[in-house]
Amino acid sequence: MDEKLEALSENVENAEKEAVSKNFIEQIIDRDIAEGRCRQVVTRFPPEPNGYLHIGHAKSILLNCGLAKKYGGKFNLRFDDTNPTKEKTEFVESIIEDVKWIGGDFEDRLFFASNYFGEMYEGALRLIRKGKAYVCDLSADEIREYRGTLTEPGKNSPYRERSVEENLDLFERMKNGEFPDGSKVLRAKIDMASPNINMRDPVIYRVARLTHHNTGDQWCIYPMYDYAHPIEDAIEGVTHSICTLEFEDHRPLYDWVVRELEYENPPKQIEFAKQYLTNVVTGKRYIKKLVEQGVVDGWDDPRLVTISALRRRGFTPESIRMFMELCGVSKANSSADYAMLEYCIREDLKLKRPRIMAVLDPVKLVITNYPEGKVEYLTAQNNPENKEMGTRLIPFSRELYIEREDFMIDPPKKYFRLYPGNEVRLMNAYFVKCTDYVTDEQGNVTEIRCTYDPETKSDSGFSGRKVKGTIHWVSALHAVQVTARLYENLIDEEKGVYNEEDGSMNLNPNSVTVCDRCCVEPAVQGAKPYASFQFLRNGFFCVDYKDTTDERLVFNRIASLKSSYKPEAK
RNA sequence: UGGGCUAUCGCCAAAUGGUAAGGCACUGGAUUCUGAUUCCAGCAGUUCAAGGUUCGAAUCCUUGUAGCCCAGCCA
Repeated sequence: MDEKLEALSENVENAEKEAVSKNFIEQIIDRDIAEGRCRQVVTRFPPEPNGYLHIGHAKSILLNCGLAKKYGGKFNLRFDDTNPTKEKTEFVESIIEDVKWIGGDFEDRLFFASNYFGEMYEGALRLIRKGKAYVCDLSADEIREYRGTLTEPGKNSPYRERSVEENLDLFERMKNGEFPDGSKVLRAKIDMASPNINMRDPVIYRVARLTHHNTGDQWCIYPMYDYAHPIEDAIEGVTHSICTLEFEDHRPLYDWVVRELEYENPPKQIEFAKQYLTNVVTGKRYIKKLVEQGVVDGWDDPRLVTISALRRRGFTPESIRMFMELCGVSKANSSADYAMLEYCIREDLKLKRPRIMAVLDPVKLVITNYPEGKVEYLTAQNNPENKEMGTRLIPFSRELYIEREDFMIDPPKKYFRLYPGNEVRLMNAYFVKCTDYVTDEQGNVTEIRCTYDPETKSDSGFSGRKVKGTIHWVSALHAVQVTARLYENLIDEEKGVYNEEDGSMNLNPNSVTVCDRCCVEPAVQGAKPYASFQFLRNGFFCVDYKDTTDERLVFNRIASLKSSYKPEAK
């Protein structure tokens, strides 16, 4: 009794601790709420539509969305599309799809920074009138020279002291297209001697005649990120603008813009460390190279960690959310083991997916004392750990396929599977004892012969003797032929992702193994793209949407099952 | 060599001056019709280092060390 009470109070304590253990961003928000700086939390995910989202973006989406949910606030999806050179509508579509899939619920709040160009232009005018911005005629090269270096201060631009009137006139003419691309910029007038290079009169508007995916040819001047972003946040009433660590140095400029433009309830920028995964390629340039070289079959190749690739491989949004939850949020650069992600997907699929038998590398097994031509339908649980998933019937007959690995002529110690003279259980069926085997001229096993014991039928209550091994099988006559691909890391884990000498990638030449003779029990028939299963003893597999045809199912292995079996020397 | 940031187990990560949570990985062992799952046990004599303050330091101070980011009219 005392023990129980103790355990109970311990549980309560733990629950409390868990509730108290908040990440550093939640602690900041708590303080902002307690001190009255914030009424309702508003966050946003602000991608530039210039590529596909990957697992790192998933962290940001889930963090922002999760925070809004936790505090009863709002979460926006906003495209940060202020630089038309790199942006495409194609990407806005794929990003929306990925954000929704991963569970980033922005409801009806889909925004575009480009819709705020007018307000940004007005803001620039205000800055000019306040004497806080000026038009500069220096070339890009000259601006760089004037900027100074990390250790030396910069010099003032000769155009820095232009009058408000002249600046107003020039800026309007920039907008009207009177000056060629790159000939003039608008700069914030801050401090050319600042130790923070971002504060050395940063460029806030450039002239560029580009067709924008959203605004077309309406504008020929475009605002820069540092100027635009705080305005976007302020317009949307974002309270906590969460970004990655490399923007820490930009925060003073973010605050400067918000202050000079006199926004009430100014948004606050908070930086966190990116989510890295060990030995995984996330760089756009590198993925592009892999696609171009044909190493992978697209941005959604199952070995990649773009969101579309994870989806194709068979990861679920739940598993990715669990992974992010497990990783936590901090300001320390770190890199999570892929094993953690695998743990999450196994955990998620364990009780949710049917467990069926599939033989990846088949070898024939003949039951010599089983009548020829007889077919028996055996009952199996679809998921023994989740009875609600019901049962199915599996055909059993004289000729079966079993896994080549599950038979050895001359096995080492502690090999529990089939070998001459040994008896094992055929899962969901009978005990079977190896009596003989046939090999070809090269010595490869082509057929295994066994006898079965009808008394040992599964669920018959037989307890006469025990057997060490249980193996899976498929009736030869009824087998569905499919293709299964087994993946290893794309990267050679010994060497790490990048080759330091030439910047190339250290690829693992065996990152994919194709089993094209894979035999599965009839239950797979009719499986649709993205459907997934546990193939007993082999792992979780998902129907590939790209390569599956009406004639043939193609499966990708999502993750293997853990195994403590180590083949040992005799 | 200017500025900003970070450092707690193999990998993540808590701890907010009160005596190092948790998860992944790993290692035993039990149960098992999946060598899976589940269960149980183990896994930081000390928090980058060295000094100091304190009854008490991962937390405060001092001095170092290491790593990451910044010199786009990219985001």
